[in-house]
Formats: sequence, C-alpha cells, structure tokens
Amino acid sequence: MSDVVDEIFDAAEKSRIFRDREKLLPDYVPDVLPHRDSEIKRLALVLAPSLRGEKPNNVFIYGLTGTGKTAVTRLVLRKLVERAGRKGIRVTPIYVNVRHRDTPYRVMADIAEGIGLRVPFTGLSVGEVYKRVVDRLNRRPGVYIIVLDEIDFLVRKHGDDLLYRLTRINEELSRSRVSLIGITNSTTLVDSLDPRVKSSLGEEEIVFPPYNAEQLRDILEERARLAFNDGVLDNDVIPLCAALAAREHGDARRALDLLRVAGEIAERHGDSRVTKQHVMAARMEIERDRVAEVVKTLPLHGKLVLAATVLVTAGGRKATTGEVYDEYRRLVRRISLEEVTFRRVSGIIAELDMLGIIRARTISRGRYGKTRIIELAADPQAIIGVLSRDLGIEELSRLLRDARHW
DNA sequence: CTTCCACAGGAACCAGCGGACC
DNA sequence: GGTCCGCTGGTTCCTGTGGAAG
Repeated sequence: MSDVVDEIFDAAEKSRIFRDREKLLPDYVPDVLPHRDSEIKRLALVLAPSLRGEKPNNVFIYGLTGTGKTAVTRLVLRKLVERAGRKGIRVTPIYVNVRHRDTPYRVMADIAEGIGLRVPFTGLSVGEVYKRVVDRLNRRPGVYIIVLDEIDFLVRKHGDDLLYRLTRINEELSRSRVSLIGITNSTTLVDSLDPRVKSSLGEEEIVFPPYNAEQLRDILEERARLAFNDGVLDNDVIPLCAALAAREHGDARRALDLLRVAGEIAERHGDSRVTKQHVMAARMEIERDRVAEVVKTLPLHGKLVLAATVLVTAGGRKATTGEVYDEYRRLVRRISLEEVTFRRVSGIIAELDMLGIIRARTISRGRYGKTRIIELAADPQAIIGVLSRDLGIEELSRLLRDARHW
C-alpha cells in the first residue's frame, strides 16, 4: 500500500507536463503583459502623482472579462509600491474584489482589513466600519489607492450609496489621501450611477478592448513558456485555445484556463504531451465544474425552478415564464413543499439568467402578452446530474432522468 | 388607433438568523 | 439582556409595456 502512495507522490513531485503550473492560475500576474502597453502607460501616468505624495485622480476602468483589467492594475500598483518604498513614501493599495463580497458591509469590511483593521463579519453598521476606517487613515498618513474590482456586482444589487461615500471620503481626512480605481465589466453600468459618482470616479477613464485570436496566442505562448516543460504542447494546442476564447469575446482568462486544465487532464492520464483532444476535454470539464458550482449554491426554490425549467424545455423547446411557473407548481405540489409566489419565481428566473445557467430574453407576443422566453444555457446533463444528487429527492431525480430522453 | 394580454420588474416591507455593543 | 445591525430569501402591491388583434 505504502509503495502505491509513494508512487503517487513521486509522480506528483516531478510533473512531466508542468514546469510551474501556478503561472497559469487566474491570480498570477506576470511581469510582461502582451498587447497592453498603452493601458499600462495610461494607468501609470494617472497614478504617478502618488510618488510625490499627492492624490492621484480617480480612475474608471472598463472592459469585458479577461481583457487584462485586473492584471494591468495589479502590475502597475506593484511597481508603484516598489518605487514608493525606495523613496520612503507610503503608498498603500487596497484591492477588493466585489464579485464575491457584493454587499456594502462586506466591501467596507474588506477595505478595513486592507489597512490592517480587524472587523467582525457581522454585527456592526456600515457607518461604524466606515468611521473606524476614517479614523485609522487619519492616524496613518499616506496615499491609499482603493481598487474596487467588478463593482457592477455591488451597484446592481445595492446601488451606489457606498461608492458615493467613498468618493467623498477625502473630505473627512486631514493627513491621508484616498484614490479610487473602479473596475467594471459592463459599459452600461456607468449610466446607472449617480451623476456625482460618475463624474468623481470618472476623472480618468481607461477602456480595455478585447483581445483577438492572434493576441491571445501571444499571451498564451508567453505564459506557456513559463508554465510548461519544453516541447510538451502540440503545435495546434495554443491556436485552438486562442480560437475558442476569441469566440467568447476575447477572454484571456478563459484561454489560460483552457490551457491549464488541458495540461492537468494530460497529466492525470499520464500522457506525455498535451493535445487538441485534451483541450476539448478541458472545455467540457470547465463547463461542468462551473455548472456544478453554481447549481449547488442555489437556494432550494432556485433549484426547483431550475428543475422545472429542465422539464419544460425538454427536447430543446423554449418556454415562457408562465409555463415554467406552472411546471414549478406541479413539481412542488407533487413533493409536497410550500410554493413561492409568481413574483419570486420571476426573480429567480432573472437570477438564473444572470448566472448564465439559463437564457431568458424578454419578448412581446402582442395580443398574447409580454413575457420572457427561456431556454437552458448550460449542458442539460450536467444540470440534471447536480440537481439529482443535490436535491436528494428520488421522485424528482426520476422525473429529471426521464426528461433526458430527447 | 385603441385595446389588452402576460407578464416585467421596481419598491417597500418582513422574519429569522448570527452577531456586536453597552 | 436588550437593542441594534446586515443578509437572505421571501411577500405584497404596484406601475409599465411591445405589439397582434380588432
């Protein structure tokens, strides 16, 4: 037995495929970012005044996912801090990813942590945390640069009150200065902001265009050199990853994920080279994982509405909100649970759409009313699998399994 | 041109929970 | 121990609306 374990560990120690797998992880920021020179320059220019101890302008950064917004920001901040350190100036970056911390309190709490303040994860008011932050900033003079990544998630759910407060924070500071960098995936977000927030945050604006397939190839090649052993990649692997990601609006993160997972699959299978087939398998694995992740964390009635959607869209037909709701009711009654209202189901459908698990677009059928037409946006097999296991209701699992015959 | 369907989706509010503060 | 807090997952009530039918 122990030699089996040893074998596994031995194999894990000297990977045949990877030289350094971490270089492909989403949060790794390389020193070289191909095709982002002008964006790097612009951001550096904006932030440069902090080296003189002055407050840089606030910046608004837009661009679709995987266009290098976060990487560029981190790179520039890293260099800025290095430089400031050598000159003995205190510049403190505070990075908050709002996507998974999408309430005003949590964002404020993260900012507090970012300046070394311990705050409880609940119990205090937002105002109280804000006060403590202001207090701390006044006690420790310096330039602070707060990065709010993916702020769309905060604004969409909770409005821009917190943003407004943060843009005014300097009025309460005597010896410190705070700059804001707002990063967003959505270009339409700006229009929904309070004009005061808009003008303050948008003192500077940088737009990140999507990468094309050729540029993605450069990025992947650069990174593959660091991450893979020499000669393990088939020639068509990188072009394929680039092409697949280019189809999804030039998402570099997606391209890197594909490459990494393809490598992982090759390694798991004990193959010595990464091939096109590994990339195709990676695509499916990534999708399955995404679906599983999303579906598992859905609240109970979210899962049930999704189950109803699966049933009513069997055979690839499209359904309306009303049809999904009817099916949902039938389902819930059959397994004798309490049902939620139509309004809630409508809201859940909107949430599932946002999560990318279904597609729901509103249309008008004239005399026959306005509704959304709904279809699945993810692999039905994967959804059914996760729902069956997760709900643990035998009758429902059977229904879903039967719906699979289409 | 008007009507009217089948909803969309905003707004205000609520219960229950885990937790902080005094 | 009472009061306050935020978050989630709801409810109730509501106004708004694209476009086929009449």
